Amino acid sequence: MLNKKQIRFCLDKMAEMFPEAKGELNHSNPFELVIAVLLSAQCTDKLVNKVTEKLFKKYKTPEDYLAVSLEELQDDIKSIGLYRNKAKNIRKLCQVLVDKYEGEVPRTKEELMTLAGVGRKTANVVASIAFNEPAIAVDTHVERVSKRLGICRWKDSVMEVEETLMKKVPREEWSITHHRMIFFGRYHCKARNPNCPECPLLEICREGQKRMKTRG
DNA sequence: AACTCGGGGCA
DNA sequence: TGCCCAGAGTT
Repeated sequence: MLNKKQIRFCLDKMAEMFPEAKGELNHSNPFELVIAVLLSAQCTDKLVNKVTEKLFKKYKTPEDYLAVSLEELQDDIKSIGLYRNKAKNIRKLCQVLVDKYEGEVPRTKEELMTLAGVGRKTANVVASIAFNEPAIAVDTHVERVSKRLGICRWKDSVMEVEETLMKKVPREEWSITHHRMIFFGRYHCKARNPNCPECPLLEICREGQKRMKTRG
């Protein structure tokens, strides 16, 4: 397993490779972040950005989403996959925000996970990035990168990956860790065809060295 | 743990 | 054309 210093090295290199990965702070408020991350499930970030750009001009508050019909909301996000379920979840979620939280987004991941369409990953993103709560979001990219590099074990569950990262990454870096590893995983350490030969982390990457060796 | 939802992007 | 994608919910 990599130690704290090696993990710090990895995160610094990722930041150099993708300087645009400064956290999802382009969303001006927690509410928009919840909607954006909910919509992003099984979609690429570019497509989501294209939709939210228009969406957030029309809808500012939970009440705004509840003021239109389900069909109208579905139509507004129609270019995104799974749009029917996502539109329904947004309405349910907004109704709960209005009824239980006075129109505000709750801070803790436990409360966030009770919202429709918000699972463990989305809850952790919102909690850590919007509220700086103690959490690190682990999605498929973060999980794969963590396992390849040797930050955690191959057989670890998502929760175990989370725990390991929180144990070995300095607290002040938790909110940014997710986004750094996302970019690195999405554009460099890809699921299918990772670019090991040009990887600045090759010297300490368990999986990378294995792949370079078997390639010949 | 396996399955389903789903339109757009990309090879 | 076919395959994959910043997951969540159900069984």
